[in-house]
Amino acid sequence: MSIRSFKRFTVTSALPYANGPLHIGHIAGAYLPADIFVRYLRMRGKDVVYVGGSDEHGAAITIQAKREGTTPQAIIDKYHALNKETFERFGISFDMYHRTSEKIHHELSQEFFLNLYEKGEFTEQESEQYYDDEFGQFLADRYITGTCPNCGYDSAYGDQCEKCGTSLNPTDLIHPKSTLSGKAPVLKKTKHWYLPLDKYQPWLEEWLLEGKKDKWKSNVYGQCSSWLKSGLQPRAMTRDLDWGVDVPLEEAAGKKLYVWLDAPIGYISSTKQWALDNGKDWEPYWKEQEKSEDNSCLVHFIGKDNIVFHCITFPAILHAHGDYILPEHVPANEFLNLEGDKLSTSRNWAVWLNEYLDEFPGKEDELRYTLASILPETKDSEFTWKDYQARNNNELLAIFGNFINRVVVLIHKYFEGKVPAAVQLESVDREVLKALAVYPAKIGEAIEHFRFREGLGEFMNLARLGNRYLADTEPWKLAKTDMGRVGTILNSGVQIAAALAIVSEPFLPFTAAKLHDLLKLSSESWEDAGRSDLLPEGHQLNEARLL
RNA sequence: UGCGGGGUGGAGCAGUUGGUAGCUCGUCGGGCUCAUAACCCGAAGGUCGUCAGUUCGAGUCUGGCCCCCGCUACCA
Repeated sequence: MSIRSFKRFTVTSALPYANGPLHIGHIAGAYLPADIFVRYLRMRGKDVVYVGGSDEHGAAITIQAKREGTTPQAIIDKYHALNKETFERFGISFDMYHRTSEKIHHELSQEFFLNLYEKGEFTEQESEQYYDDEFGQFLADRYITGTCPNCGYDSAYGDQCEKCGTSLNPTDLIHPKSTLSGKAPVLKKTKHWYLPLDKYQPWLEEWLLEGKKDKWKSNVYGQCSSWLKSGLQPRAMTRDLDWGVDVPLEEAAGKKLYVWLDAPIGYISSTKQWALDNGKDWEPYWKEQEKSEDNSCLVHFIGKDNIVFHCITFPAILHAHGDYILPEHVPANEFLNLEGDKLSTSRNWAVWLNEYLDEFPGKEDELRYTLASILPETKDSEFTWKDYQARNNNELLAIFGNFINRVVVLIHKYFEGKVPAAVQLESVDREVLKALAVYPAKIGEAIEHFRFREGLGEFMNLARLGNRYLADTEPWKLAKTDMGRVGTILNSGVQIAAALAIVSEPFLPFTAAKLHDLLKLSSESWEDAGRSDLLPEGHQLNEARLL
């Protein structure tokens, strides 16, 4: 099924934790590709809503608050505001950037939980888990260290010993210790509600293994089939935490919903908020319609670490609920490394987006271009400053920017900035216009298949086509003898520039706006790109200036 | 330990259903001078992680091994 057959799109980007700033890895993983995709869809006239927001729940937030000596609320307020603003400054065009601490989200999450609870979907299970008295909370496996019973290594984690590789349970550890307080944890009984993923296994095998076989990227499909092959286990949907969405049951007082239950629901609550603010109806974007061809196309942009939640857990929840559509595509990316080393928040090894925007004002598209050309679509990729510089100087400026400048300068020089007439087309002209006409479709095709690097490459090839055309025809030589011919060539040349103004928008929105202004081009419709009469004879251009 | 993704000229990447490797950048040489020391043309440079196998023929299928990244963790 082609993207084109859908008339409505619901596009999401992973909700970043509101416990720190955004770095280029986040952007390359889940935000830039999504932004390119939705900008393209909008230009194609599609009905699309692009939602995201801050994930403000989970132990990450409370621990960060304790570290900074402040409250969870202060942490999420600080980073939500910072990240929301950073996305805006970078041109990530969310229709709604919401937050999971809002009431509308708590209510919807509880509604989901109760819906499944009342259907009897959950299984209940009581168990003993380690509890840190000083911090007053139960401890996730990774928060407990101790001596490995297998090899005697004294810093083994509660789930695995990194020295000998043995899988462990926290209770296997000799001399267990909480990583929070450093003290010995105590065992305490607790009850939780489990989503029986094993029960949905047959359905998942049909929907995913059979239904998505040749549609999803191999990294995504492979990961999912691996999970399904090894057999799914029930997964607890509640946690013993003091920060999050309350479990809406009396007997669960003090317990919260598991963050991976409420976080994806954040996409839906974000859409609800957007609809409220804009006088729209949110349901067609999420719910099954009477006719399946009226369903929205749901696309989740994420990084590879989130594959299992978006492809298995969340679809299982949506399926169990019954009223909702399922993800059509989950184009997960791999990871981006920096200068040969993996990004690390704790080691402060990253390019922080807000700092980049502060230090390089007006250079949003330079970073967008570089990241778009190295998106980790099939495997981990590498960002280096040397590469950033080379791509900007040798590709973006030299090939694209320079071509635009050449055309505009020549038209001002010979025709006072007015688009000259195409007097008589010769075969070179016809060939170049023919080639021009197919580029928008090629670029669009790549974007629709989530091959953003390829789309960007084709965009640059269009600029190359323009440069080659000028080099072949040499209008600056003909200016001495045949001004009619010069006019014809520059007319074709400026049509290429106009097409570039349109097709650059998903990748380089800031540059595209400047280019529209330079050419006094009003159209932002993808269908107009590639026309050979987009800028008519006599159309006045603005003064040449560098993009 | 198991599983998933990846390992292609200096760098970054493509390589459909198997038939002797393509692209961008960089390098070298040439052309042009309208243009942001930019543009255009051409050349050199890989035998496709590794070992073995299937086949008339494998980067492309099978098996073993090595390396990198990841796997219901507070990281896209």
